[in-house]
Amino acid sequence: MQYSHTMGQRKTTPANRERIIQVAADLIRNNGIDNTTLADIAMAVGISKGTLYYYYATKGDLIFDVAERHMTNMTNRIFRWLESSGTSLPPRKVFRMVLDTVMHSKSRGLIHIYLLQEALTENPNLRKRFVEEYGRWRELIEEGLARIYRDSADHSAMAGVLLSTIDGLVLQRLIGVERLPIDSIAAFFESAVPPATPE
Amino acid sequence: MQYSHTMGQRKTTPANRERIIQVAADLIRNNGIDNTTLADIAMAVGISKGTLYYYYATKGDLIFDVAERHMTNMTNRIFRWLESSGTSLPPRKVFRMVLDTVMHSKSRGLIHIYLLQEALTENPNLRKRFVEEYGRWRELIEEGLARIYRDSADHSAMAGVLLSTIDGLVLQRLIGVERLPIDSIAAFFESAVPPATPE
Amino acid sequence: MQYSHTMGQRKTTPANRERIIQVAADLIRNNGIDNTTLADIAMAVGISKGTLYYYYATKGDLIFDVAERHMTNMTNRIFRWLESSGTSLPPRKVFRMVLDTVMHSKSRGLIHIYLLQEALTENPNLRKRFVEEYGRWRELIEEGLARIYRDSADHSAMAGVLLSTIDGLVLQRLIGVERLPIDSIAAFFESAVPPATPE
Amino acid sequence: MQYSHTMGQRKTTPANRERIIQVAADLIRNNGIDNTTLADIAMAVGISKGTLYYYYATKGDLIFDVAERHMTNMTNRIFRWLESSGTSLPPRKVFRMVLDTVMHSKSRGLIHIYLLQEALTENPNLRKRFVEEYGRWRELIEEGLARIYRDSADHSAMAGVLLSTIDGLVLQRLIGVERLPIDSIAAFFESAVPPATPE
DNA sequence: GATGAATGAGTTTTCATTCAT
DNA sequence: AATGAATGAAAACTCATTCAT
Repeated sequence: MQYSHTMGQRKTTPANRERIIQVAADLIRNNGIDNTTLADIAMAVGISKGTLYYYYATKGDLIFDVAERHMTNMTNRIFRWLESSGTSLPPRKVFRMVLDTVMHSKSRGLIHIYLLQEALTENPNLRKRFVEEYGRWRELIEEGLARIYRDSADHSAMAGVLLSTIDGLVLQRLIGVERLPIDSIAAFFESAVPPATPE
Repeated sequence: MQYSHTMGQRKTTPANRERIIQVAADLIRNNGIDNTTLADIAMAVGISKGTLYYYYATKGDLIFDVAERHMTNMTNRIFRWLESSGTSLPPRKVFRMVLDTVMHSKSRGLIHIYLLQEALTENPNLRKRFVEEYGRWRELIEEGLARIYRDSADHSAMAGVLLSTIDGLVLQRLIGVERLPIDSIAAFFESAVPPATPE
Repeated sequence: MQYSHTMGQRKTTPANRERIIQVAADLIRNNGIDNTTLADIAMAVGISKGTLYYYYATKGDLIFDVAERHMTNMTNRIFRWLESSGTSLPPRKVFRMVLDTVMHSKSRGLIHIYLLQEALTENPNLRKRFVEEYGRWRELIEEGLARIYRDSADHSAMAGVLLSTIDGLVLQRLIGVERLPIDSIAAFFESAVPPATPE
Repeated sequence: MQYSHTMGQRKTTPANRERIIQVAADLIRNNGIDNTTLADIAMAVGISKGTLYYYYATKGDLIFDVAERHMTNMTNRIFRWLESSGTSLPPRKVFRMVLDTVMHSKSRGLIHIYLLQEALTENPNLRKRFVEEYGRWRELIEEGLARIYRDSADHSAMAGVLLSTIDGLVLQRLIGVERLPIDSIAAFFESAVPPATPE
C-alpha cells in the first residue's frame, strides 16, 4: 500500500512481502537472526504475528527469502563492478574499488555472515543456494579479471583468492580489526602476475 | 583466568574445567552454539547442570573460555607453521601447507565461525579478544613470510591477504563449495612478488 | 436444515455443501477432527477459507453436518441388514454378516469414534443427536432380531448387547487388536436363547 | 506406596510425579485431552509450566503415564472381580456386578475413551500398550468365566463379547443414552450357553 | 457468492539461571 | 563441591474467525 507507486497493481501481497523482507533484513543486520523474533519483525512491519505467518509459513522460509534477496544484491553489485572493469582504469584502481565497496558495506557483510551461519546450521536448502551463488560469483570475478588484463590467461586462482579475501576481510572488518591495509592489498593483487599459461 | 577464586584449589577443579571446555567445544563444533544447551554439556561431561554453574557463572563465560582455548590452538598451529617456514622448502610448498592445514580441519573452521558469530552478536569482550588475536596472527604470518623470502621487504599486505584468504576459504569449504583450487591458489601466492619497498 | 436461509437458492449451493461434507468426512477419517483444519478442508474442496465460512458459520456446524451424514449412512446400513434378516438365512450367518460389515469398514468406525468424542467434549447438540440415533439403531436391531427368530419374545437385551458389542469391537479393531474371534462371537449370539417371556 | 507414607523416602520426585498424573487425569476426565493444556495442569498442581517440563519432556509423555496409570487401575479392578467370581454367587449376580462396576464409573469411562482417541491419532506407542492391555483383559475375563462355570469349556468368545459390550455400553453411557437395560443384559449373558466343547 | 488478507488468543516447548540442601 | 528441583520469560507456531471488497 504505502509502496505501491504504480496504479496498475492488483494485489497488496507482493508489496507486503517486499516490506517484510526489507524489515526483516534490517532487523537481522542489527541483531542477528536468533535475536530477531517473528514478533519483532511483525511489529516493525506494523502487522500482527498472525499476518506474518500468513505470508511465511516458517521463520526459515522468511530467512530464505531474505537470503535470496541478499544474494541477488550481491550479484548485482558484482555485475556493476564487472562493467566498470571493462574501462581503461588501471588494475590497481579497479581492485581498490572492489575492496572498498565490500569493506564499506559493513551491514551487507554482517547479514552475509549471519545468513551463512544459518545456512550452515539450520537450513540445508539455503546452503545449496549459497554454494550455487558462490560459484556464480567466482565466474563473474574471473570474467572481470579477463577484462582487466585483456588476455586469455587462467584467472581462476586469482578469482578464488579475491573472493576469499573479500569474505575474510569482511569478517575481520566486522569483528573490528582496525587498520586493514586495503591499499597495499590492492597493490598486492595488481602485482600478482597470472601464472604463465601454456596456451 | 577470571574464575580462579583461590590459589589453593584442589587439583580436581582445573581438570574439571578442562573437561568442560573440551566437551563444550566438541558439542559446539557439531551443533553450533545456539543448539548446544548447558544441559547437553553437563550431561556429556557427566555432571549436573548445577555443577556446571559452579564452574561457570554464565553460558557466555563458558563460551569465552572455549573461544580462548580455540584461539590458543590456532596460534600454536601458526607457530608450528612458522618454524617450518624457516626450512629450505620452496615457498610454494610452504603456502600449500598452510592452506592445506586450514582446509582440512573442517571442524576447527566450524567452531571458528560459530565463535566469531557469538563475538559479533552477544559478547563484546570476546570480540575484543578476537581483534587482539587476529593482530597477533597477522604478525606471525608476516614473520613467516620474512623467513620464507629471507628479505626485509614489507610483507604485511601479503600477510593480510593470506590471513583473509584462509578465513574466506574456510567459509566456502564449510558451506560446501567443491573444487576449491588450492593448488593454483598456492601457486598464485608464490608468484606474487612483494611490492618494491623504497626502503 | 438450519442453514438454508432462502428457498430459491441456486442449485450450486447444495452441491457445494455436499462436497464440503464429503471432503471434510474424508479428512476427518484420516486425521481426526483436531488435526483437520478448516484450511485443509477448504483447500481439498478447492475453495477459499472465506467461502467455507459462507456455507458454515462455524467449524462445529460443519462437523455437525458431517456427523448427521455419518449417522444417516449408519442407519441406512442397518436398514439394509434389516431386510436381509427377513430371509431364511440361518441366524448365525446373519450375525456373522452384521459383525463382518462393521468390522471391515474400519474407516467408518474411525469417524464414528471421532464424532462421538466431539459430541462428548465440544458439542452438546451433537450429543443429543447421537442419543436419538442410538435409540433408533437399537429399535431397528430389535426388529431385525424379531424377524430372525420369528417370535414375539423380548429381544431388547440382545439388541442392546449386539449394538454395544459392535461399538466395542470397532474400538478394539481400531486400536489394532488382532485375532478378534468374530466367528465364535457370531456363534455365541446364535446360541444365546432369548429369555423366556411370560407373555 | 503411592503417597509414600513410609519414612525412607529419599526424593520428593515420585510424589510430585504422582500428583501430576493424578491432577492431569482429573482435568482430562473433565475437559478432554485437547482441552487440557499444560498450563492448566501446572496451575492445578501448583507448579510452574517449567517445572512440569522438568518432569515430563512432552505432553505426550505425560499422557502416556496417565494412560499407564489408568490401565493399571482397570486391570486391578478386573482382578478384584476375578476374585469374587470364585465365590458361589449365581452367575447372573456376577455379571450384573461387572456391568454395574463399569457403568457407574462414568469418569473412568470418559478418560478411557479420551486415551483411546489419543492412542489412535497421536501416539503409536500408547496404541501398542492398549493392544497389549486389551489382550490381558480378555484373558482375565476368560479366567473369570472359567471360575464361574467351573468347567473347561472355551469361554473366549463370551469373554470377547463381554469385553466389547462393556466398552460399547460405556460409550453409550457417556453420550447419555438412558435406560440401558443392564439387568436384562446380565440375564442375557447368564442364559448364553457356552458352545459344546468336544472335550 | 466468493475471496484474500488480517488477526489474536492460545499452545507447546525451550532453556539459562537460581537456590536450598 | 555438587546437585536436583524449580522457575519464568520468551519463542515459534496454530488456527478458527472476521471482514472489506
